[in-house]
Amino acid sequence: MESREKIMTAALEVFAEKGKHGARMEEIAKSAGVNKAMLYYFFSSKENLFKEVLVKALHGVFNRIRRTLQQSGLTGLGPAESVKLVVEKHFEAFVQDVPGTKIVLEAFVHEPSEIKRALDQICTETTRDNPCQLEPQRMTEILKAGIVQKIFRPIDVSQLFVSILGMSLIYFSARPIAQLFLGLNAKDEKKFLEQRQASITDLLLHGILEKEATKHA
Amino acid sequence: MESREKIMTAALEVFAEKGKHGARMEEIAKSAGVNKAMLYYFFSSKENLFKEVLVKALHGVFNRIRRTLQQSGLTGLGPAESVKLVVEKHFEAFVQDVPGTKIVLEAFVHEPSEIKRALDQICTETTRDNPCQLEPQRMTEILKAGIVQKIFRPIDVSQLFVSILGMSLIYFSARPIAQLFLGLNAKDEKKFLEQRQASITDLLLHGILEKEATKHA
DNA sequence: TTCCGGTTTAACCAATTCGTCAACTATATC
DNA sequence: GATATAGTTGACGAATTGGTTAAACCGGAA
Repeated sequence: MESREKIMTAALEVFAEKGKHGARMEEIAKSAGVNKAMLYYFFSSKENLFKEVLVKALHGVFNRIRRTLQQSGLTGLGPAESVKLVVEKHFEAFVQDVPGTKIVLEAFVHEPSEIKRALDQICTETTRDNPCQLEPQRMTEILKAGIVQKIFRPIDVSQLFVSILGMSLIYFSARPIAQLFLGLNAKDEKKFLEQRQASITDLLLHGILEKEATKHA
Repeated sequence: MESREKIMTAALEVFAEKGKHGARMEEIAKSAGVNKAMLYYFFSSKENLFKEVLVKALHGVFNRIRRTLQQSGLTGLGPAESVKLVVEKHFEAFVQDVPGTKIVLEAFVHEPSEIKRALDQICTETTRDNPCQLEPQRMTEILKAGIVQKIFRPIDVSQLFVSILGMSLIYFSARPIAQLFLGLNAKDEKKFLEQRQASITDLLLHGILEKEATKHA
């Protein structure tokens, strides 16, 4: 692997664990197996390195969500099945890059302006086959459609979106402490993740489906 | 107000905004309107100051939850009403100290061992009229009871607890960026909070109640 | 008044840590 | 083989910042 990449992945890990300010350039260098000066050779400053890592992480999630959704196509699915699929894919996209998601989450709190910039950048880079479908939109569209069709109860879709995000992202905040209290191994964790995902979609669907509607698949 | 208190509240604010490592002792001092040396006079080190702030914040939430719940008593309420009340009170307890909640959340991620220590401490200090009712327990008890009574569907209560926490806490992670994008004023924010709370309990109750059960109040 | 403990401050110290640089290596190109 | 370019390094510079200290302040007790 190229040095630049090695640095990026090491930085991702260290920033995720220690936070932007808690991370030490020296530690990133050591963890990447390169000299500290290399970080400055490629990224010129800590600030810059962090921004690149953050942008890459954000890009990553959005791309994974988009790819995975368009390859498992929503066409033909009813609102309930669509929502289930979309929510699951979101969650999976987060899980596929745990440190990346953590960094994004932290940036939400401490670096909102960076997030905004990165989001704008992602929108700008948008090509014609991806007309800036900033994923939130897609999910709320589906929810609204379901409501119009009387399959979902009339709910506040914005708030619901926040709830879905919350249920999904809490895993990343609570992970270290859960690890400490429960000491999960890799297998336990995989099982926990499956339960988490199932629990989210279960609560969600039962929570939004009209009572007389057909049960979901 | 005493200097010590002034420092604590200033530290709470600064730690919440900048994070443990992003915070500067000088800034805390200035914000508290005291000389930097005072911080060391009272707290001896940054590490220590942070720990005290963290422990106080944790104590705060737990106390608020406990107090508010025992004064609005659960006796006589059915499972549905109980859950609603308990969840609402949790949320309110979080909202009543936004910076405190943020610090706790950050500590969950970056300082799990501190959280554990603080939690143990809280349990130890427990008196006889508060037999270490670490709030999670209480909520899961109610949920289990509801399931036994066939009022709630048979769901994974641990996962559900995590979901409730997630839906409630996401507000604190997303707040800065929402602020940036939407620019909410105090009134907007109050309204948003009410909607948030309503949305949580709405999804939750519809999500866990057995279909044939009586609707909640 | 004097003394004394707790409080407060400005100036200072020391360590951490971000960042730089000049020199060295490796690889490719002519 | 000479030369240029990209990558790499250890040692160093310098700023930030956590932490210290000695002296001053101040209210109350003797």
